[in-house]
Amino acid sequence: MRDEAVSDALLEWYDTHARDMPWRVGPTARKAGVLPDPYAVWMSEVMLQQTTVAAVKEYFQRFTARWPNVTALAAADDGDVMGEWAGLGYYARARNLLKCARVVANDYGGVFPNTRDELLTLPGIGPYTAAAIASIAFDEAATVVDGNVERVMARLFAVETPLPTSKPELTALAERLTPLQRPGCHAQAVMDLGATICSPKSPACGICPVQSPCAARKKGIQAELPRKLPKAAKPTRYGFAYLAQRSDGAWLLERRPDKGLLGGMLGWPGSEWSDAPQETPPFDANWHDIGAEVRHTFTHFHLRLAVRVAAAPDGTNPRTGTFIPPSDFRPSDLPTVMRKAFDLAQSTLNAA
DNA sequence: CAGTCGTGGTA
DNA sequence: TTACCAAGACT
Repeated sequence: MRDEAVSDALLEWYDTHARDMPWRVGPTARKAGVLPDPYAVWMSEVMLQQTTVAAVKEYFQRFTARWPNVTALAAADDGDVMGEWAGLGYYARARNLLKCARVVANDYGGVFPNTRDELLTLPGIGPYTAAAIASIAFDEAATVVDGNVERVMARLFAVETPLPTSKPELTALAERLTPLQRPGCHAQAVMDLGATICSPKSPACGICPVQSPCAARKKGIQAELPRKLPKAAKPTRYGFAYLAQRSDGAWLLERRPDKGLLGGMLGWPGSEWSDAPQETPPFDANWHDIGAEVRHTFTHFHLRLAVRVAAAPDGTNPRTGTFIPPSDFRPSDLPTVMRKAFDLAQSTLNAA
């Protein structure tokens, strides 16, 4: 089957099966000439990096309601943006989101550049996101390559070379299929297909719009593709977290440095996370072991966090962190591992 | 350029 | 319970 026939089949399927998402302009409106707001496309694509549609929806709604355009976001307080992002993960995205908004506001007059190459120069916008914004919001025939596209191409053309070695080949195949007409709809069609029918584990080939030209299906190896090189096992690290509350209700918290794990986020003072961490409380006190530990898994290690609590005497001058009054503290501003520690301490104290 | 960087859902 | 995974970017 010709590439054009495959592209046509994908587009026809998209026109009747496109998933409804808050940031999308549906195929009917798109065919009538409507293009989506670049701000909404950018916001959604950054949030969707390594993140499911289900998880993104509410964050997208809250961000766009609170900051309706890139100029408003550029003027936002850093802590407010980090707090609003809390729980979504990969916090460098939030820092880069704000950086990017300020570049667009200050250097581009609040108007997003409309080419893939220019978008690629902005913070937090890499090859995938630049192509996604250019094709979806600006109708440029840029090729989007994400995990879905890689999987669909690997199967459609039976590429048996494992990732990431096969990435250039899969990219070339995806470029070959990208049409000049409605390239953004095509990109979303392939991603929708990968997210629903051409799924990682048990693809629903029986209802696939491109089942007949699929080379992997002909060979019966679709569920085995794309092959991937094995990944290293995750080590377990240990640490201590110190939760201190003053009699006025203020909690001792610290803003983590911008670089590294949970960068820019609020957290409890704590030890290093290692095989054998040292106890490093933020001030001397009778720290109470709550007798339960937080278990949390990051991308490349497991963490077991022992939680210590103490009442901070009035006038306590901690070695690290700042006391934040209850009126300014929302547990929802915390990244998940820190919120787990808070919840655990609360439930333990309530039970006592 | 291989390692770093979150989280919640799922089999 | 564990392992894998999801619309990647940055260093």
